[in-house]
Amino acid sequence: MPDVRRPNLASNITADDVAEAIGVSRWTVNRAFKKDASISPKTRSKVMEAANKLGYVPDLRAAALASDRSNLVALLVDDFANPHKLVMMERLTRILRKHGWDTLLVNTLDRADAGHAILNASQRRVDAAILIGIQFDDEVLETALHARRFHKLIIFARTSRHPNTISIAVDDASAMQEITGYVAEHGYRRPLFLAGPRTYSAHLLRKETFLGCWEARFGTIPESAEVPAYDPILAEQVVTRVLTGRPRAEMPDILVCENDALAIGAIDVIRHKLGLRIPEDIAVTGFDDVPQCQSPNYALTTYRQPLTEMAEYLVDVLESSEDRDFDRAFKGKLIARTSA
Amino acid sequence: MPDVRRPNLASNITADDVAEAIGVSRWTVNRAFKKDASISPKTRSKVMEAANKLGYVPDLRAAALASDRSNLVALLVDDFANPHKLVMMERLTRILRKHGWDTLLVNTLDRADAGHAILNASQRRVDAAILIGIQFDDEVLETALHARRFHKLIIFARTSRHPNTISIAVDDASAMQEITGYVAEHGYRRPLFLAGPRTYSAHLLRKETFLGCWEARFGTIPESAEVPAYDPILAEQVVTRVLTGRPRAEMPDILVCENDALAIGAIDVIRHKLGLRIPEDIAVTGFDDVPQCQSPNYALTTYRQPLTEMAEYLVDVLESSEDRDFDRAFKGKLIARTSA
DNA sequence: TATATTTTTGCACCCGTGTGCAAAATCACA
DNA sequence: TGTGATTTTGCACACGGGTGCAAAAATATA
Repeated sequence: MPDVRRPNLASNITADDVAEAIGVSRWTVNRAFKKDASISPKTRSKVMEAANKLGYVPDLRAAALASDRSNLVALLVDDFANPHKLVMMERLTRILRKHGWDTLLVNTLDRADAGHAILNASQRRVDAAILIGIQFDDEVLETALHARRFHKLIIFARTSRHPNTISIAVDDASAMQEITGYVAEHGYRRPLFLAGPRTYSAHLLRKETFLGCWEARFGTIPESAEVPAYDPILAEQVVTRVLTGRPRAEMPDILVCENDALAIGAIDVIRHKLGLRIPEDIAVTGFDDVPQCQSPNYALTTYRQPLTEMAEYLVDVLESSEDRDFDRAFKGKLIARTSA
Repeated sequence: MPDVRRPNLASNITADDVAEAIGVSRWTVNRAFKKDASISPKTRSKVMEAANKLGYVPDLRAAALASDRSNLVALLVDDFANPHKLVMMERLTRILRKHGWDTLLVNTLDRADAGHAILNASQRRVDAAILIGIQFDDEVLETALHARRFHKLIIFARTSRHPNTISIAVDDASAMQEITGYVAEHGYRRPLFLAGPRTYSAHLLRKETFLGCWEARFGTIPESAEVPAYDPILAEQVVTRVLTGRPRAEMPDILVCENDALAIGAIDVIRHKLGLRIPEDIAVTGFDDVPQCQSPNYALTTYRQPLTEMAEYLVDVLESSEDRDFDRAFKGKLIARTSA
C-alpha cells in the first residue's frame, strides 16, 4: 500500500504550515491563538481563517514544555464508593474547564499506591495536584511534597492542617455545631455518631465536634461507631452489627452520620433489616447532600457544601502567583428533610 | 529576596543533570528508564540510583512531544447523574493506569459543548478518545473524526455502528433477550418499558429488542415511556406522570428499565408516591448493576456488564497498531434479585 | 593475540511552541 | 512631509527527550 495519509488524521499541521500559507512567521500564528497577545486584528483573523481551513490547533504539549505551565491539574481520587465523589468530579471538571484547565483523573488504587499515583501525575508536569480522597495521610503528603515538582498541592473538601498544603473545605466545626443544634432542638436525646475511617486527622473533626458540642449541652458523650470506608454497603454491615438485637430502650433515637454515604447505608438497614421507621423510630442525618438525598426514599436531612463556590475559589488559587496562605473554610447550608 | 530555589520543588532536574552526575550521556540516562532498551544492567542501576538521589523522573510531556505517543487518553463524560458512570470511571482509570495509561477527564457540559470538549482533548494530543456519554451523536462524531488528530475514537459501553469508531460494549440484543425471557417466564404479562433519551441510535437498541422479543412471544407490543436523561430524579417524574391515577387493572405488572438509574427512580416512586409494593404490585428490572442494586432497599434484578474484561480489551485496542475492525460485543450476566 | 561478533554508548537532528528583545511597520501630530 | 511614539512582527534560543545510526567497548571465536 502506498504512503497515503488519511486526511482526517491531520497529524502534523503545525504553526509553521499556517504561517507559510499566509506569508507570516510562525510566531505570529501562535500569537493569534494567545489571548492578550500583541497582534493586529486583521492579522489575527487572517491567521484564524487559515488555521481553520487547515485544521490547525496549537499543541498544548509543546506549549506546556516551552512555558513550564500546563494548565493541567491532577485530580487524585481513591474513594469511588462514595457517591459524593461523582458530584465533586462533575463540579470540579466543569468549573476547571470553564476557566481553561484540564483534569487528569488519577485513581489511587489503595494506600500503598498513593505514592505511585502522585509520581505518575508529577511526570506529566501538572501545575497542581488536587486530592479528593481519604487515604492521603501525612506520609503520602510528604512524599508528594518531597521530591516532586507540584507547584501546589490542594486538599479539596477536607480540612487539612498540613503546612505545605492548601485546604479548601467547608468549615466542619461550624457545620457540626449547626447539626448538633438541629438534633438537640428537635428533641433527640440518644444520638449515635456514625463515623468514617480514622485514617486522617481531619476526619476526627466532625466526630469530635459533635461529641464535644453534645457534651457541652447535655453533659454526656454520645455513643459512636466507625465504618472502615465511606461505602453504604459497609455502613450497612456496621449498623447491623451495632444495632441488631438491642433492647428498644437502648436504641439510639438518631444516627448522626459523618456523610451521606454512611447515612444511606444506615437508612437501608434500619428500614429493611431492623424493620424500623424513619424518622419515627430512628432518625438519620448525613453530610454532603448527594443527589440521592432528594429521593423520597431517603429524604435525608443533611448539610450541603458550596461546591461551586469552592471550585471557583480553587481556580483563583491555581491562577494566583502569590505565595500566601490559601487555606479557606466555607460555610455550607443545613438542608432539612424528613429523615430527622 | 535572593534567587533561592526551594529544594523540594526540584523543578529542573533533567536527564542531563543525572548524566553529568555519573559521567554518561543523556541518552543513556533515558535508556535506563525505558523498558526493553539496550543498556547494561550495571549502567542502568547506576543511573537509577543517581536519578533517585537527585529526584529525577522523565518528563512525559517532552517524551510525548518527541515520540508522538502520549500514553494518554481522553475520557469524555457528559452524564454525571447516572451512578453507573462512577463505576465506569473507576474501572477504566484503574485498568488503564495498571497498563501505564493516564486519563484526561473531560466533562462535556452539554450537547453544544461536545465539539469544544473534543477539540480540547485533541490539543493535548491524546492517543485516543473514549466516549462514555450519551450526547455524542453522529454529528459530534463527525466533528471529532474530521479535523482532529485522534488515532482512535472509542465508544465504550455503548453499541455504535459508526464506521470510523470503535465500539466496545455489551451485546444489547442478547442481554435484552435474556431479560425478556426472565420477565416472561416469571409470569409477568403487562410490562412497561422505561427508556432513556432518544438522542442516539444505539439507545433504541434495548427498547426495540425488548418490544420485538415480547411481540414475538405474545403478539402484543408493550407500552413504553421515555425519560429525557438517565437521571433517577427525572425517572421519578416520568413514572409519576405515567402511572398516577391509573385504574389498578391498567397498571403494568413490571417496569423493564433501560438501566439502573431509571429503575432506581422508578422504585422510589412506586413505593413512596404510589404506595405500591415491589415486586408484588409492580416489579422492576434494571441494567448495569450499580452498587445500589445490592442495597436491600432496591434489591434490583439487573444485568451486569463485564466492565473489567471490557476495559482490558480496551487496553489491547489502544496498544494495537493494526488497523482492523476492533468492534466487540461482550456477554454480560443477568443478576436476579428480589425486585422482579 | 588477532579477528569477528555482539552489546553498549554517543550523537545529530527532530518534536512544536514560549520568551524577551530588536527590527520593522504603522500611527499621531506638528 | 518629517519626527517621535506606538504597535506589530521576526528571530535566536530554550524546553526535555525520542529515533536511527554509527562509533566504541565488550565478548566470543579461531
